[in-house]
Amino acid sequence: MATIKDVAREAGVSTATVSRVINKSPKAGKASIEAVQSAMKKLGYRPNVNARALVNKSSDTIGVLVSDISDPFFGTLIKAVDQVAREDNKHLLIGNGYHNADSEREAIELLINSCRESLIVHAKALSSEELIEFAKEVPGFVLINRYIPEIAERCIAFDNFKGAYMATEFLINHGHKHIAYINSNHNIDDASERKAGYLKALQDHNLACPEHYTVEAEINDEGGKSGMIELLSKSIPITAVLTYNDFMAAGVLAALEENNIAVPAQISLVGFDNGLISRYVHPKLTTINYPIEIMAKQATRLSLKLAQKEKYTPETSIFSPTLVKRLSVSQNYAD
Amino acid sequence: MATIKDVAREAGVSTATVSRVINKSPKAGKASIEAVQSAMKKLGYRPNVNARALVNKSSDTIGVLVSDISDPFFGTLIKAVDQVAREDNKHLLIGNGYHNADSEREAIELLINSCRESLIVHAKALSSEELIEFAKEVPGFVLINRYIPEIAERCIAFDNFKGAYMATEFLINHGHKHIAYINSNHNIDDASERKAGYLKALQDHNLACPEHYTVEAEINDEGGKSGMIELLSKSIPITAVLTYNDFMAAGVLAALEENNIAVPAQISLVGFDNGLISRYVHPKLTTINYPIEIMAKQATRLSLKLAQKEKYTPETSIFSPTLVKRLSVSQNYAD
DNA sequence: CGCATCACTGCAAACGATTACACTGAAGTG
DNA sequence: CACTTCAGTGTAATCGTTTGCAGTGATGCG
Repeated sequence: MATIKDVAREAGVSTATVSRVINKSPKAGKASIEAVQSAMKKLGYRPNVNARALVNKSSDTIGVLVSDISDPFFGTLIKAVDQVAREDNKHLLIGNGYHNADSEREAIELLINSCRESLIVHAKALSSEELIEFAKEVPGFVLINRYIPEIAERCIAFDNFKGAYMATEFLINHGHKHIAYINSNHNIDDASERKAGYLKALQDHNLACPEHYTVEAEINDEGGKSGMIELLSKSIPITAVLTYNDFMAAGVLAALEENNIAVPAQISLVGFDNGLISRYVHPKLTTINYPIEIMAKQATRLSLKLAQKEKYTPETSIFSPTLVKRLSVSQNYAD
Repeated sequence: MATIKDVAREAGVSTATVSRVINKSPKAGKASIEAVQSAMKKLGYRPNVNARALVNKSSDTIGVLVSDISDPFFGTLIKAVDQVAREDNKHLLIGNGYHNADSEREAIELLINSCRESLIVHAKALSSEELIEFAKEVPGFVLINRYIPEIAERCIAFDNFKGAYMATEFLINHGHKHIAYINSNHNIDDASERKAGYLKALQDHNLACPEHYTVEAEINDEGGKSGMIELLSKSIPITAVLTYNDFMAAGVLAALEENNIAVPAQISLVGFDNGLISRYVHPKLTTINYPIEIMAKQATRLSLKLAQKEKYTPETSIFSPTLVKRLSVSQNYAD
């Protein structure tokens, strides 16, 4: 592999001049520029990023931690980060948290080692304390989809409470009085916030909210299916169901179809996230939009600014849900 | 940021000893190990990856180029790469090709600069010549989902022809005689290979294959929808449709539903890829499985081996399709 | 002509690690 | 006791860049 020295020798100049040509320094003379450029081409020279990063004390990567890259939710997140990052000529180092604290910690450690400046972190399993420690260490550490008061200025989060509240209220406004909620069985903030939103909506509308109307399950379609089956088994007179996310809603649809219960005619359903599949299930799913794309872009800009020690307070740091009306909810005339 | 020198000073040893402790060299004495470790902890020391990579002439990253990370197909690919990579304590640098040659080239250049050893590349737009050049330059350059004879040993590919052939034959065996194909409008090998497989199956079963039974469209649900509408408009007596991928099949389903044409009762449908959404559409989609996960793992192992200049010929380099039978195909008794 | 200015250029010291080599003192051996 | 051996250590060179500083020779100006 050709180094800068080889290029210098080939072009008959010093390494300093080569470096100046590479970095388009105005101090480079015209003749040298040409000599160096043809030498570079001839030798197929590529600057060594490590050497460069070593002296510049900055790499051109930005780290992203997600829970599971194969989930299109995170795919969308990463793509959005990439779009902002490429404006700064940075590229992405990816870590996978696999939904557990040890993997999250390990991945963050690795990412910090490699890119000390910018880090976009989606961590649900790790404790706030640990995350605060990391944030102290890395200037461009930004948390996405999580709010920790102590490092509020580093958080880009989503109003889960409001989302669940909106979804539930939407069902109530359609005449539903017996609304079940299939929650995530992960012990994370999102789950408790969404459940709180659901309960508050019921309460604000003077509806009963028995504890057994809420069940917990895995956050995938299997979980949704088993959650729905659990609800059906309990013989609860529900006319509507809210799920923790769209995948679970898809599972609910499968369970209902197997039991010949029509959606939305007999049971209405609202998902959460407005993920890729919500448009493809049948009937198309009414759901809560999670503006992950703009959130991720915001988080990236914030991280980039923080990394340069610039003060930068984004306009919004807590994003709001919106309702996406599709075909899985209908008016309830039952009682 | 603490450096190895700071640690050395704190621990009262030389940098060489610190380095030996970090790298678990057997030459490190017990007393120094302890002193160094507590010094590292005290200072919050993190080795500088760039300095390390510079002297070791190897980074701990492996580059992956995909077309679009937000597509779960690529999400699955990346996750599989990650799973193999983490066994080698490597992590992933991601590039986005955005389905066009310039972006692909740019992304590959960037990735090569950052990780000269291992690269898993999914490039559809770039010419074979360019890819061959890149392959010459980077020992661990592996192409996935593409076969170029000149660098066959660096390719992990899929038998598209066979996939389309199988799908078409499956429909023929179900009594279908008028089968349309909605192809990708991208001018890439996959599209022509799949079309060839489709045509060959028709021919082998002595069925007519009029040119207007094939239409081309964008490779998303919108494309599928417009392709299906185009077919319907032509008043062709089709009883079955094959699409280039599952997203397009979803679009076909939407078009058919809007026109009150039942699937599979009136028209049977086969997708391609066995992607995430194929299980969620209604009816569940019969499709061709693309074993991207094992392929990606294979590609990663190959790349890792090649990077170490080891000779390594994977057992399989052309992977085969399998048929996934779900509910979108039925027997045709029409004629 | 003498001198300042100027556009370029090269030398050499960083950056933060790894590691060959030389060295130390203690233990083992005859 | 004199010697080898050996575990453990430190010195210093190295990796491939960038960049402050000190030139250099050409040009402009009075």
